[in-house]
Amino acid sequence: MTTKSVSRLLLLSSVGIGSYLAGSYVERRKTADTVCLRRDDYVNDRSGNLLGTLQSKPGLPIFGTVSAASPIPAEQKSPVVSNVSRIGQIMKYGFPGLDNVRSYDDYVLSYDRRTRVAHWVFEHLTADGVKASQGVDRAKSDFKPDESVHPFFRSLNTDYKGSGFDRGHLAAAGNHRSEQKHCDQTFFLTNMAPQVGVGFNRDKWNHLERYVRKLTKDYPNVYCCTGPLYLPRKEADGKLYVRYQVIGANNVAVPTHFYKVVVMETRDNRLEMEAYVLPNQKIDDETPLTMFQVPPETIERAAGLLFFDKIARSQLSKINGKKV
DNA sequence: TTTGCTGT
Repeated sequence: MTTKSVSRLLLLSSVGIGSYLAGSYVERRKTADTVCLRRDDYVNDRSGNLLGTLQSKPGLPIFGTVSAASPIPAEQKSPVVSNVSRIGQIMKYGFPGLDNVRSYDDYVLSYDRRTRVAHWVFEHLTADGVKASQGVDRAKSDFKPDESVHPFFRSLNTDYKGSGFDRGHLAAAGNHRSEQKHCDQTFFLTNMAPQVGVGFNRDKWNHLERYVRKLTKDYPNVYCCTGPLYLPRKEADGKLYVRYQVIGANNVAVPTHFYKVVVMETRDNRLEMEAYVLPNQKIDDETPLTMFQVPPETIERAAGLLFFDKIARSQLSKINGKKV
């Protein structure tokens, strides 16, 4: 292990993420071998081998509407079609997982009912999209419970109140300023996670969000997936445990870490990827963001998700700034 | 700049 990667592990607050780095990862991505939109009909492993089939379920909000096989009645065509095409654009490179998927006007989310925190949120960013329109203001938006979640599994403002943690956006409000409605929809509590405020949400994590927004100046299309991690840590008996605080009457989980996996399309149609893991704690302002870069596979193993799995690894010209 | 809390 290099000195650099050792120092990175220390920055990750001496957790067990090293165990995910161990072992040789030899799988390589291939482009999905199907061209149909009904991606849920087939279950492939990472080498493209068919593992089995799944039935299309009407309860899946995305696939029920995205499917080419489901014609949309003419009278409701315009709003539905524009929403469906936007979702198709946001999710262009695949779904990281399919648990409780919800689509909003400008981002898509998968909700974890057990932790009351999302598994992942997906955004598609462009220079025009992140530019603030006249009159759009986050001060006009309110944090609100997401009524589409069953009350057993819904987080409330009272869960966060007095907890000492911020209601930290996963899909950042600053990424959705083209319409007030888009900004408002980022304030659903399904899009929040308990984050350390000073030194994290309001500082280094915010810096990462601003950095990702700034990427749209150099890249015409930026795809961003964000979510929590609950990483194992070695305790006094020498064994590894996953330990995290819960807050409020609904036991909302406080993630130990947060990740971002970003794919950028270059003007000449190449693809680059960057992946970050930051501990949910006060981080020294002087620490450069590059210190938090990790191999994307590390996050996939820790989160139980596959990011951008429609992209063949051979299509990526850079990972974390390095040519591959 | 953007982040979101606390107290009135």
